[in-house]
Amino acid sequence: MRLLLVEDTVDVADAIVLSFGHRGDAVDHVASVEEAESALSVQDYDVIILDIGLPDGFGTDILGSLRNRGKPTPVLMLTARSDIEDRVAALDKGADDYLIKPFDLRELHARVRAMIRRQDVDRSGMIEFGDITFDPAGLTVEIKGSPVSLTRREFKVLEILLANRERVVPKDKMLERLYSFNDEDVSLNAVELYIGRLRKKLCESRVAIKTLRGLGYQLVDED
Amino acid sequence: MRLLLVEDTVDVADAIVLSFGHRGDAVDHVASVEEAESALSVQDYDVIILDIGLPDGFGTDILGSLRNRGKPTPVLMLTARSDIEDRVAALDKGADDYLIKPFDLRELHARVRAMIRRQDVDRSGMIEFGDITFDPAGLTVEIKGSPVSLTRREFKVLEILLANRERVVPKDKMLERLYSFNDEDVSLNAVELYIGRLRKKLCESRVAIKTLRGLGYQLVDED
DNA sequence: CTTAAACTGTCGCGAACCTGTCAGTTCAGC
DNA sequence: GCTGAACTGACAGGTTCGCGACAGTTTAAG
Repeated sequence: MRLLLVEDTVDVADAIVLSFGHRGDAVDHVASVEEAESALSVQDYDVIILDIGLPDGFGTDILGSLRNRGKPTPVLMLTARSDIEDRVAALDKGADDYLIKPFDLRELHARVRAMIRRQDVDRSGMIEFGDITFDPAGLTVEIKGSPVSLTRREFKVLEILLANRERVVPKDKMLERLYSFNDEDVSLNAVELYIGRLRKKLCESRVAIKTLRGLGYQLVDED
Repeated sequence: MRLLLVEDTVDVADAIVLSFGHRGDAVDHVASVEEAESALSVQDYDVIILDIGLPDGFGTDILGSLRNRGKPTPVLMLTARSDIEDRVAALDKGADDYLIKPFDLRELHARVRAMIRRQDVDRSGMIEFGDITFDPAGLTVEIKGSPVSLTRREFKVLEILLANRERVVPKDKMLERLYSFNDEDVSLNAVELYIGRLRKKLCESRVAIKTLRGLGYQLVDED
């Protein structure tokens, strides 16, 4: 598990880094809003632990910009005992949890675990068509609920067809999408090949790949 | 929203009942484990607020039997400041949150709101998959009930695979989660190595790690 | 503090598999 | 039946994996 710790108190931060490191988690530690923003711009985390009071701003600002960008990453805020207002505001702003300083490390761990658990699998982005279920994030495909194993190219071809379901995809468009411009020299025949291999694997399905001579391929649901 | 309050201290309970009632929520108030069980047997709740210390037992027992019956109802525990052990145990037993007495009512409301918002999947601390039992808190793994000793890295790899069970985890994603960029240059080969070592230790299990060339690894349960 | 044991990660080779070309065959439309 | 397009089996090259051997590091024990 990879987590980002935003905390400017050295000894607290060290203790947290050590304890998670000990468990085998990857901790990136930063001490300011600015550093946090730049870390977040290059890396996705599983959990973010955020101190509210930072030298160059408030942790809640980081939280705000994160949520504005639509990131659902679980966030745990660290806060002083006194400011209840802050804490309530943080929760309503999209924090998933908070902990009052000083806290026990075991408790921090338990809370982080609980957050991870809740987050679980994100099923967004799944495509269903006919009796096919396509999960681009999990790289899996099911026909009538039973899994089908596809290779990388087959998967890509199916993805393109699904993105244009019921519509005709010309062979050359297919090629363009399958291969980045650098490795050009691939013949159109390769597409035919993959269509063929995909058809074999989809034979159990209601969904079929129709050929339209001179035009391209089309994914259809034959009820 | 309908919530169950299990609390034997009269004035605390009254305050909670009043404040939620004021907001238009339906609060059922009971003061013992026994009453709580009977309330839960006839009624489903959106949220349960649970005091740990009750005249005829522990709130955690209610939580346990609830989770055993597979109910995912969000549970917030109320606890005394002193017993950290209890709190950690409660979280690991499947509580979603807790609050230390005495607390501010506004905070209670904020936490309940947060729980409702993130109502989700899978709350019990242990993860079970096929014949594998995985305890992230205790850092232990069992196959068909007998313990297997894993190293830290192996454990981490298994954790990642379990969090994405049935889905394909690309090797580079795996690396990202295993290491933070402080300790940079780890080759992808290391992942293969750990997969190999894990496979050896899982050979007794129904669960297997499938390789999908060019895509990644996938944890599957071969019935 | 020293020593041993276990854990981590690199290297490199052989094996397994994916990919895409070729060439021969089939097929649809005229 | 002709023609171009699409399909398919076989194959070569390249990539990806698995794994044994080995060295550096951490952890535990004496």
